[in-house]
Amino acid sequence: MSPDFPALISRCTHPRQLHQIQAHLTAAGLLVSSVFLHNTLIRAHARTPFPHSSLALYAQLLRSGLLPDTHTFPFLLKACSLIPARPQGLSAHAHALKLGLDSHLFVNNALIHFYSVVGAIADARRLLDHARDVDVVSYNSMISGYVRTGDLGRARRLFDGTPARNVVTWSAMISGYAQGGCSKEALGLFSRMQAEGFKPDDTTLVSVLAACAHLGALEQGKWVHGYLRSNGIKISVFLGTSLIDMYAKCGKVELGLEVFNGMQEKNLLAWTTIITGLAMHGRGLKALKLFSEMEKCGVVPDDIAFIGALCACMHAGLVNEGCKIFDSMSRHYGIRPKIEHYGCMVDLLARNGLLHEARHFVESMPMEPDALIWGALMAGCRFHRSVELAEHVVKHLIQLEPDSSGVYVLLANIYAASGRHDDARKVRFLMKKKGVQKTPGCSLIEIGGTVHQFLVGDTTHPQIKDILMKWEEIENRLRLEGYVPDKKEVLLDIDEEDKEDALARHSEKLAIAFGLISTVDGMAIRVLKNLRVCGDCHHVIKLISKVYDREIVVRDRTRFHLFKGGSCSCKDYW
DNA sequence: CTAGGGTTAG
Repeated sequence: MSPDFPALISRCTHPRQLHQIQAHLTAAGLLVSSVFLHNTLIRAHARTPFPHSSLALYAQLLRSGLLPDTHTFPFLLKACSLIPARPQGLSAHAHALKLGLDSHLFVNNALIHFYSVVGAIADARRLLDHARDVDVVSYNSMISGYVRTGDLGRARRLFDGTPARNVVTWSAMISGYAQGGCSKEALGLFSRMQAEGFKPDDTTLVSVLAACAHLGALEQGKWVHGYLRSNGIKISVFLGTSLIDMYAKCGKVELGLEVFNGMQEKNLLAWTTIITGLAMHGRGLKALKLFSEMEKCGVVPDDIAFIGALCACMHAGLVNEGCKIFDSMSRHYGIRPKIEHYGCMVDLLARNGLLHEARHFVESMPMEPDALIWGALMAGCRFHRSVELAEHVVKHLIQLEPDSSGVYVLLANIYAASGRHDDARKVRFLMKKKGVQKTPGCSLIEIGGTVHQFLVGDTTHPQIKDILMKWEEIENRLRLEGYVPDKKEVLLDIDEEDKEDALARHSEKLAIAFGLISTVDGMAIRVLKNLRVCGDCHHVIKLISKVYDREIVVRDRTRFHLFKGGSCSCKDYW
């Protein structure tokens, strides 16, 4: 009795085992005459991390004088898409055409997928439009092709025109929005999907969680977690990682830790996500503890995991630990630090007041420092009010990024903060002359499952009158506590008399005022901001947390601030 | 058989 080779092959996930079976089949003379066995092997190899063997088997099939059939091409093209191998895919197409197999539904679908992966999106579209036969898979391949190229408009138009959508269609479009940063659209589409009676699966929910993480939409994220539980969906490494990231980015890193501890299988990505999450919350020591636990478990960190560990040191001011980790990267793991790692170190040193060391670090780097490196040094200058070094850094920055607003804003702020108003005015003039635009501050707040957005100085919110009235009340109560607005960090492109007003309309203040009128006493307020929190806002929020007895969580561009009883979890270090 | 998924300093 010979074993059931096709079944054996299908169960195989390791390329080595596959090659063993293949050698056995060849020796027994079974492979040379069977298209079916070739197809089975091509499919199996296309599922391994080394799909190149599929191409070799296809070549062997042709050499044996066998004719590929409608089962051969989908697997082969899948391998070509994965590698990706453009010339081999094109020649496969030509061959299928010659054999008259290209109009077969599955072959054509695989071709659509292949062309969209190798960037020939117009060719893929032609195959869809001129197909003899299409099904929902054809549309799905094409939609994800548009998503891959970032063309969400075309993806959406095709999505709207897809006659019989299935869960994959919805997931593809939702993940497109989530990846493209259109998280509100992703969540909107997700609720429409359910309204139309489709049940999301784990893949859909991974994208939904990513959108929640991006928006800081904790209520919806929690809903997804509950959905997983009540529907008995197994928390895979993918889902677990998404949940951890969602909780961390929504200010609940503790819940993320619970998910992490409950995961049976933990891969590098899961570890990296929880370590980075803890780092964002300033929980540097816990993050480093997990990092060494990970090493003990035999999980080998990669360059990104090291970014997480270095971030942990950065956000918690752990200079010595950071230096040790940076050192162990190349010493113990043979990972050559990239410019990103140097950036972390510069930030770590500079922000802790070691400006000379940071500068020395930059000057002795093995690669040319980029704008991000100089930017990290610049942030340190701002923090420690070192005008001289800042001026030196700015020269490099302006050379590298003449159109970026960040440089000018930082410089103007440093001048203003150290009382050099003439210099600050010069920078303002330079900015106007060059037409540099400042990124507007933007804050998000989720109330009752709806995400509200505020821009700096925004008056478009339907309840803006109530919000401004509330802000006036807040300011009066804070003044009784001795609060004086700190105008130092207000950019000087605003007319003098408007300064205080502009400060009062920083987006996070509008969002918090709205939060106070839209939630009950004692409920935590959570806000998400696109830029760094300014010094005045940080001070004000600390006072609000005390005067109104509220916990306020602000997610900044880089980290979290948990305000409680008049102080912040970042210990004023950010 | 063919289509959809998670981490990254400033």
